Amino acid sequence: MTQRPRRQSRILELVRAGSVSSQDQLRELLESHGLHVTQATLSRDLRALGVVKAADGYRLPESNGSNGSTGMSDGQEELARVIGMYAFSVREAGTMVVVRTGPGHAQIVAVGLDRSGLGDVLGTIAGDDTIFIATPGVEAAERLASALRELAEIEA
Amino acid sequence: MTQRPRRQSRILELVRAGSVSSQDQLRELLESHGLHVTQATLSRDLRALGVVKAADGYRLPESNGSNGSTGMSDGQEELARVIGMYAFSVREAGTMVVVRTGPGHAQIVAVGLDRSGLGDVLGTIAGDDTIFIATPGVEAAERLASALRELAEIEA
DNA sequence: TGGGTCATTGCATGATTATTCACATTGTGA
DNA sequence: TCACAATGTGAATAATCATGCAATGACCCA
Repeated sequence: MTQRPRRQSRILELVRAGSVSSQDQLRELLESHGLHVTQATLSRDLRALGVVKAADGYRLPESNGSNGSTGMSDGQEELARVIGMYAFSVREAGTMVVVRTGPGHAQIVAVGLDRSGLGDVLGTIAGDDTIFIATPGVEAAERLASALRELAEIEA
Repeated sequence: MTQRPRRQSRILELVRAGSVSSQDQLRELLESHGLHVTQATLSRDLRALGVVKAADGYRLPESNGSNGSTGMSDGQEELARVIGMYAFSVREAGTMVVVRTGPGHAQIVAVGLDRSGLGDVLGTIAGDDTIFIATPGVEAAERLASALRELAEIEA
């Protein structure tokens, strides 16, 4: 039986305690626990244990690495094409309508909105992934949001 | 305004997509998006964004690594952490909430907001040090601003 | 406009981590 | 028990990441 299970158990303790900022430091900590091992082995251990490296040191993962991606629906043509391609959420917010897109896509959708000639669109402000659309009133906002959802094939 | 907010947005997109296993690969990916930057700057960006390195590549943090449970969702714990560290002002503006951070920290706080699952958050626009949060209405804005102030331990 | 201060960024290099190669140890089946 | 396969480990080195320093840009003020 190798030292590995015992060593990895000790590694987990140290990582949980927030004590580990580098593999060489970990090696020294283990040394002081009577475990003599090289950095190469520790690199392997940390990988095997799924430990992640943050700016402030090593951490245990709390969950799997499925990075929550913003789902985007399929696209169509013109405004419908871009909004269908890049927008995933259309909500009323008072007299505004808020469209969410994937990062970096708000501008192109906003251009499509500006060119669409939709009467309820008074103006748009777009950042990276969010577009604020000004409408004349609350009812107009609801009307526009409903229309955009249909174009984008998004459910409310 | 420097390239940094835009670049960091794009970095977040790529990391979320699970596309990034090394900083040099990230540099190439950004190059193909027309963003020319060195590995040194990317190291700084990734640190600023709180991105962690796992065996299979870079990930957004799911939590702050503390194992204590406070009854908040993981996303809200993370939000509390980043907003507590980086935000210094939370104000309502009609149906919007405006969060001010230290320079360069808006993006990471916006990540926290997006991941928090707070229902009143319809969308966010983040620049370098300012975040605009869209909410469904004036009351929702007040409610959210109040909640964020509490998380950030900021007085009105 | 010019000067001062601070932030951002690239270059170069140091620090850290991952991997290859060689060897040792352990496990397994005949 | 023996032969071979599988696994573990260290040393050396390659790959990757972090940081000091200097240059430049942004911003502010007189």
